[in-house]
Amino acid sequence: MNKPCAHHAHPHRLVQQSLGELTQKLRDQSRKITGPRQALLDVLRRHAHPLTNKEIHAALGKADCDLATIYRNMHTLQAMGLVKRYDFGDGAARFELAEGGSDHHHHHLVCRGCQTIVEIEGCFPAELEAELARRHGFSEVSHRLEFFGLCPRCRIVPEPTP
Amino acid sequence: MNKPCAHHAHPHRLVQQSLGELTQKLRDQSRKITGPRQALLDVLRRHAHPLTNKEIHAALGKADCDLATIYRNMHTLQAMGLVKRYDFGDGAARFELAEGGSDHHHHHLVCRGCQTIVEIEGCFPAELEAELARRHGFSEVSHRLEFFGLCPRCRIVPEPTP
DNA sequence: GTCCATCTGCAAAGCGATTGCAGAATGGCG
DNA sequence: CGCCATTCTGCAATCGCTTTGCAGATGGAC
Repeated sequence: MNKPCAHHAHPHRLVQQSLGELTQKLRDQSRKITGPRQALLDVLRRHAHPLTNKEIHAALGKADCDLATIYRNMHTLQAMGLVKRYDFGDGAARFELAEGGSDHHHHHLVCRGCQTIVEIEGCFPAELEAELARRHGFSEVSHRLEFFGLCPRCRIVPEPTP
Repeated sequence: MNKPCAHHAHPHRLVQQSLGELTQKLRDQSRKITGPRQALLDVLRRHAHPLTNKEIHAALGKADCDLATIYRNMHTLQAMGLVKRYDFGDGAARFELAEGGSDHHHHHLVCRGCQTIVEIEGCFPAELEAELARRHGFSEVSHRLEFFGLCPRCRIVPEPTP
């Protein structure tokens, strides 16, 4: 929840998300390339798993900016398709860089104990969206899927028998 | 979001969730069968889809009780396994009667426009939990799956060509 | 009926998120 | 390069959902 995230260890994972692509998308919508904006995306680029706004704020370090600015920018960047928003049910939204657009669709396996996040490749219910749309008359059907569990380190240690 | 829910039309759907079962479970944990408690479960019994605490509060009518009491009871009843909690990502938790326990596992298809909720029978990712547990060493794996879309009534009407 | 644990109402507060506003920064244009 | 409209930021106030502390009420076992 508010423990320091232990998954910062995949640095420079998204080098291909070039600054060029970013500035291009920003320019296309007459948005400005500001210091905070770059710093936020930089933080996301250095982390392999979704972060809360508070975690992003903490990770900014020297490039510190107001929390409200982070909220506003995350909203904007999400609307632009540059970041993806996840909700793990603990009341705080989490954000992750959207790699290359909507093609890298994935979900997460979250430990109920320590919040460790494992990325799940592949999306199983995707093929069901069409059927649901047809059966219920819905359009633009999407879904949200997250798994929860106890990771090996958080498994409860059995009491020694006396 | 805060529109009056239009799905109150499945009355007495859960007659089998007898008062007996309820009182039994409550007694087992030395909890008390109070007026508010019965009224809350009564409201849930009369509605076919998950309700927010505010909606429950509004539906109480004559049996009105404090919002805090509803929050506390929903927490308790959920811990006892009598109600199920859902999160559709709009910031408000929703609650539904748990019919007979954990056997009636299902998900929802939620309209992005009017919040109409369609219950989806069957659970597709269930079979994947075991594999995820094996592959990543997790135990007690569960998941959360919700679909979103636009229901027929909320589809955007195309502009007439001038 | 008595007594203790549990529960309720009320009010305050916590927390994530949003917003209004004045001043600062950006980027297009001449 | 410098001007200007637009966008952005920081700050503070605010919102909505949820939780909590406390005193008094209620339920249920005896």
